[in-house]
Amino acid sequence: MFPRCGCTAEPFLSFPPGPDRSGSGDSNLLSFSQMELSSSTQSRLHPPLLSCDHDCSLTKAKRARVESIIRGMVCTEQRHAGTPESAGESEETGQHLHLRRSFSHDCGGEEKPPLYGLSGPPGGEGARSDSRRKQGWRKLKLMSFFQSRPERLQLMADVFKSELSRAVSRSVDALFRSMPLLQEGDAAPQAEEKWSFSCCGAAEVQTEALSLVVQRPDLERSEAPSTLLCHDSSSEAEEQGSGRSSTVISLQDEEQRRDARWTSVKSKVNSRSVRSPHHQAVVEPILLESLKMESDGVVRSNLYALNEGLTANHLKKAKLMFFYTRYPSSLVLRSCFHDVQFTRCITSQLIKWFSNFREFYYIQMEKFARAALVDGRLDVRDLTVGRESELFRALNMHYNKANDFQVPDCFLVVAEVTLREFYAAISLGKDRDPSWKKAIYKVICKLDSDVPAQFRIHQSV
DNA sequence: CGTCTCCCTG
DNA sequence: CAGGGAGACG
Repeated sequence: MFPRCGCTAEPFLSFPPGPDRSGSGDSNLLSFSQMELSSSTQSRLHPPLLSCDHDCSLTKAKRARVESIIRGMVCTEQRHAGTPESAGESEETGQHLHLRRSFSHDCGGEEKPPLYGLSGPPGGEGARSDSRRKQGWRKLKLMSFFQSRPERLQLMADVFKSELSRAVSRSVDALFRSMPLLQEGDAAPQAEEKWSFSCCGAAEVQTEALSLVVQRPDLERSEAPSTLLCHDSSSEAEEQGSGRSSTVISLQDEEQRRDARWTSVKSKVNSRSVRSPHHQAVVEPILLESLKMESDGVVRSNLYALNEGLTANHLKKAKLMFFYTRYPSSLVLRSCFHDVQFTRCITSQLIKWFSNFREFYYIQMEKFARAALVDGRLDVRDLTVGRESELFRALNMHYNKANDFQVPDCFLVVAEVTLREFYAAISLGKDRDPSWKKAIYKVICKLDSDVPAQFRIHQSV
């Protein structure tokens, strides 16, 4: 059972920590630069790289060749996708990114063992290096195939993509099978997360559960600590300086790259047209890292995954968060949704969600305030918002449709304050001023509570 | 100029 | 809920 809100004892006027929200403009969001991790933090959180496999030096040159070919191909792809007349441009680039990601893991990653590549999970150590060599040559053939027949690229991209997702789901299955404690689990958090699993399809549950389960504990505090190995001498890496290798690109760099891609599509907020329908319908976990770590003689496999897009469950969670915070800061959003890759696109979408939530909220408030005025209620003290009130039912229906969440009392208090503010303003005729609601918004934005820890909990193994 | 919010629309 | 315009802000 999800615990009740603990904020009734504490007056709702307690302001959440963070930026000053009482300013006139009320730009509640922190700039991204404020959230950058320090490089020292990053290096602390980066897991140690593995030492070379025995065949590493032998295959290194080979892999370098493969990679240069791949990069050549990717450039070719980008030129194709970049032409204005190319139909379905955004979808293509998305798939190219996918391809590039899997390739860079499979072939480009130097010391890292390959991600479960196109031919499924690896067997033993020896078998793995052997199959890796074979994969390398298979890809060489594929590359030349692409270069001779670029028109088949799309087809092959589809094939690769489906292979990749099959491999992903196989490894996820294996992960679940290999961790019996996930089923037994910790009873309390599972129950707390009940609402987040109650209304979704099996596939979604699996990927969401994965993100809840497999993230390493130290990821919790860092939010974006994973590294992608990549041959890239971009200026971004150099800018970071402070002893960072130019071949190690942090997740933030990758984030910036995607952001650049996204902004180039010229969209203020997340646009459905930017992402393919496939992206919308299916949760695509991004495999950031797959490596074997040896500790106490036990070799264990670690697999990190983040969701690339927001899901129906994220929406549901956001709605429940609205009971606590109407104006969540970017930091709060990050702390509550760190199973998703935070790009500007994602951030904008979350912000837009809360904007929509507020819109509905204020519309209801105005509606009920006017209704109360028409009813002839003259004293604001007659205006209350209880759990049985019509107003509460309307709000609850919107933000907590399944009614499986205990709405905190602090929300009732805020709702009551809002209703009275609207009532007072309207009865004083302030609504003749086109911006009369702004004063109310300013009051309400100070009534945000802290989001309970349950929303930030990130189950990990 | 980019970002954010509000507002309107579908 | 998302898209997009208008306006405010730093």
